Amino acid sequence: MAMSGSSASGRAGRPISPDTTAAILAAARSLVVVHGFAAVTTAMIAAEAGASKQALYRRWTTKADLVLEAFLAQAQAEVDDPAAAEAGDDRLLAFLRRTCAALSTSGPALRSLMAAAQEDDAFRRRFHERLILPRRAALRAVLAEERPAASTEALDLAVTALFGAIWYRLLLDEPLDDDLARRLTALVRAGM
Amino acid sequence: MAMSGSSASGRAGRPISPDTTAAILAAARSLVVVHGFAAVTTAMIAAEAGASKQALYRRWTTKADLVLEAFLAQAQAEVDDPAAAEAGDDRLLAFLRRTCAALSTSGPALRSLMAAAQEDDAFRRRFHERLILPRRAALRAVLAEERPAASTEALDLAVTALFGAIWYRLLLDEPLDDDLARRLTALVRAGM
DNA sequence: ATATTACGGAACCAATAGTACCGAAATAGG
DNA sequence: CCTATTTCGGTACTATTGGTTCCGTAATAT
Repeated sequence: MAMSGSSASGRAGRPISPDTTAAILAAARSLVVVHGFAAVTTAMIAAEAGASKQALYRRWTTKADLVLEAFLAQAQAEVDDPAAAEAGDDRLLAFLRRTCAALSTSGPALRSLMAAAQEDDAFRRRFHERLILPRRAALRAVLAEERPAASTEALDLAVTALFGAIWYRLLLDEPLDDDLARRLTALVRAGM
Repeated sequence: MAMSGSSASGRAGRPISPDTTAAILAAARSLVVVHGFAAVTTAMIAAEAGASKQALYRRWTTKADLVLEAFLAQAQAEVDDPAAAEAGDDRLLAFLRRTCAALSTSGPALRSLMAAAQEDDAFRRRFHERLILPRRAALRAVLAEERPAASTEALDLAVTALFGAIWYRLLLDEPLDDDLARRLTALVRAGM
């Protein structure tokens, strides 16, 4: 492949190829989208990427870790406020709608990652830090905008209820549609 | 063991021993509480119960299925309105408190079952039907009592937000304490 | 040049859910 | 009783797959 790089890492020896890294991530993403996390083996990912399994495990400690990274950038770009929305919009409703929409494609993968997090403490910490927390921060910012007086604790509880409901439905195979986003918005604003 | 039974099943041949069934369930429960779902193998359960693996698979299709049944009765008895609570109590708050309290012991097992449900459609359906739905019905009944005018749809959404928040925190290893129950109660009643 | 590291490829290991088969024991129906 | 049927505990087995190790080779830093 191309050499792409000009000797700038502190280490000696042949440097890690960014092309190989990208190929592995792309292979993981497409395979998992099609077959689901459990049905995709590390051997399949390596083959699809034209790489060796060793190339995978040199970069990530675990299959779950690799798939997490493969879906991170995508999820972030799709949900976190593209174009910052024009003023006057319902920012909260728009955020929840984008979240539900994004989960229609990456949802199955995220479900599997949440499942993997249940049996692996180290992975759960990374999952929490790299996927859960950034999403929470983004939603909290949206909420803070419309409730500037609310305490951090109150905002966090609302974030928990909103993402909690969405994850609950995702994990139980129930639809995540615009209507859910709308009703959750109303619930958290006005109560039952 | 005792023979316990007096020839009342339609089938010919030696009948399934309820004693063996009970021993397997008890073994599964105690082993999973101590070591966690993933660390307990079917061979360990069989050995602890003084049974064979075949005895397990004659009764349940899957390890997850067996563990689900092992925790069902317990979870139900602990949460669903023991003694129906005296009038004047805050029924909703009490229900959520019992839920959180029960999860301090059976929570780890339920997390693993939720994880297993993500990769096995047939098991997810049983999990949904036997654990999730009964809990939802119980909570909805409590809510309906204090909001007799509310639509079924509105009640269901509140149930989703409440259980969603609790599952979300359970799966992410965050504490489920009385304070959470109190704040969730307030949120769903009064809004953010 | 030389040491170092990544590369693809292939063989390998360990763990374990679930199955198959055994001879023995328990039951139903005749 | 007798016989077909089924469960019993026990043991061996299969199949799958994360993750590791080792190979000879290629790319890079000094």
